[in-house]
Amino acid sequence: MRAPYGLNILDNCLTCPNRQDHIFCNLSLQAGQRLNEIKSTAVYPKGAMLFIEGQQPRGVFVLCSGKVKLSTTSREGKTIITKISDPGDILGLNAVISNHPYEVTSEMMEPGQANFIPRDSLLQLLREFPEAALRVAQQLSRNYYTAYEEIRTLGLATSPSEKFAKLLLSWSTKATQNDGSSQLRLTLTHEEIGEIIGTTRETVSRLFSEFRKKQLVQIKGATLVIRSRPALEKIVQS
Amino acid sequence: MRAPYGLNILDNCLTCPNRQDHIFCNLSLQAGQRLNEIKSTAVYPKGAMLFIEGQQPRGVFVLCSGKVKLSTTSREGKTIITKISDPGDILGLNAVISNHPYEVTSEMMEPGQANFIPRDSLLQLLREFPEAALRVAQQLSRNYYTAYEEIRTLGLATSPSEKFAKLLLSWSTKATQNDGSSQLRLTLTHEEIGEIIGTTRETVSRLFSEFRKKQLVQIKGATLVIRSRPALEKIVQS
DNA sequence: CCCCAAGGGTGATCCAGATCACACAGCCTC
DNA sequence: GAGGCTGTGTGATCTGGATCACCCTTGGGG
Repeated sequence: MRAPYGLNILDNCLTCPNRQDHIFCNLSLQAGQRLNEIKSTAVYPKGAMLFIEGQQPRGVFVLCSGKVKLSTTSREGKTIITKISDPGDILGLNAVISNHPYEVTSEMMEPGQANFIPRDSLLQLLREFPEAALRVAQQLSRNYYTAYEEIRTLGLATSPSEKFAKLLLSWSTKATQNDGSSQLRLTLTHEEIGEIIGTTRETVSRLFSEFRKKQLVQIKGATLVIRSRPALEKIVQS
Repeated sequence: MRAPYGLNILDNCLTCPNRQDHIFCNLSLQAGQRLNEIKSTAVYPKGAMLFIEGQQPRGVFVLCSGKVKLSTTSREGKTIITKISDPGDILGLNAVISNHPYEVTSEMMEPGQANFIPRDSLLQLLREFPEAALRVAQQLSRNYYTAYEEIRTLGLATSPSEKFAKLLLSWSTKATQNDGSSQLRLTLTHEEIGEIIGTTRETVSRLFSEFRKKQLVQIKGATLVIRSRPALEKIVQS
């Protein structure tokens, strides 16, 4: 099946190749079947907003492919990115469960597919299948943990360089090579990195220079090589 | 029933006067009875640690009376207080559900009672009673919301005065009088307030002076009067 | 009664980053 | 190829709080 933006659509959760890896996709046969019925799938272009901070929750989106940027913005226009979501994540879950407005805005960073599940159908599913409710609780508590990581980073790490080092480390753990160094594609702008660690574009730029000079990282085009985890760890706890 | 520290012990959840108000205490008769069997109650002195950041989760504590300070500390010894918990809150829930170590330290700020529920018993209860699982999900998502508030405060509000104003506003909403002003008992030290908003003792001291001078607040002994919410709101979004 | 610890007030200094200001590179469209 | 737009690099300046230093009050215990 061919879709817009050159993506393959994954139409059936039960036969989805990623099923095993994703906490909520990997339900029992019964529940999975039910999930399949109540979801509706769609493909979104880069820049699409799945939902916007402050909206009343219509339902959740299970991300099948692509990356999503979750952010929150103050009235004065200052923005922080709280998370970059990967496939398998359930977006908007907290808002739906607690029936508060969405607390973040979610924007596609690249073309991707997501399954929408309306609020009522989801709640019905949860009442029917305790296993699903437990999964949801697990996902919520996982979300909570990342939120806490964020709090620790924002509240405890004082200097931008500390936070920056921390961020690089978290990236590097996701993609470490056998020789200890790690290599990854840099898809965020300096501005966006600034919004993650709570500093300005210029400071991020200067941090990159500084870290390059210190041989901590290396940049060729859009590829970032992290050369020395230990040195970064020393910066974090300094 | 008389207990240490001059507290009345609430021994039976089903007859507890606070039952209605507390999300997890107010279960159906069956589930409540079961809850009553698996819990063990205890009274703690001021300063007691219910659990400490990094410990493997043994179970949850349902706070019956007293106030609890939740905090996290960096290796260098910098501390932030992430929440002051009131009766009815379930402490350690996320750790228990996700089986990660406790992400915060919880310390009694005054003598109080808490019910302990061992991890296994709780999980068993959740499997047996879907309603309980849903309550837990709700509580988790509520926790998540307050965590997000914290993130917004730490990440978006740049200046200490903004954060301070925000904190005062949140206190004031909890205790607003009919005439618009609000009055509350100040139980935190300047140091602790600093740990909430991420600044130093001295700065908090100066902020109090400044706000007193501007007629925003008034202090007599341990009583804090918030005189003008609108003015505070203006500081927050300035 | 004195002492000491904990909490609070306030001045002086200093510096890391925010802010402002350019300059430049890549890439699109017309 | 000119213009415009987005993202980046890097100097110069300015400033809000952290930090240090000291003194004051309060209250409890020996």
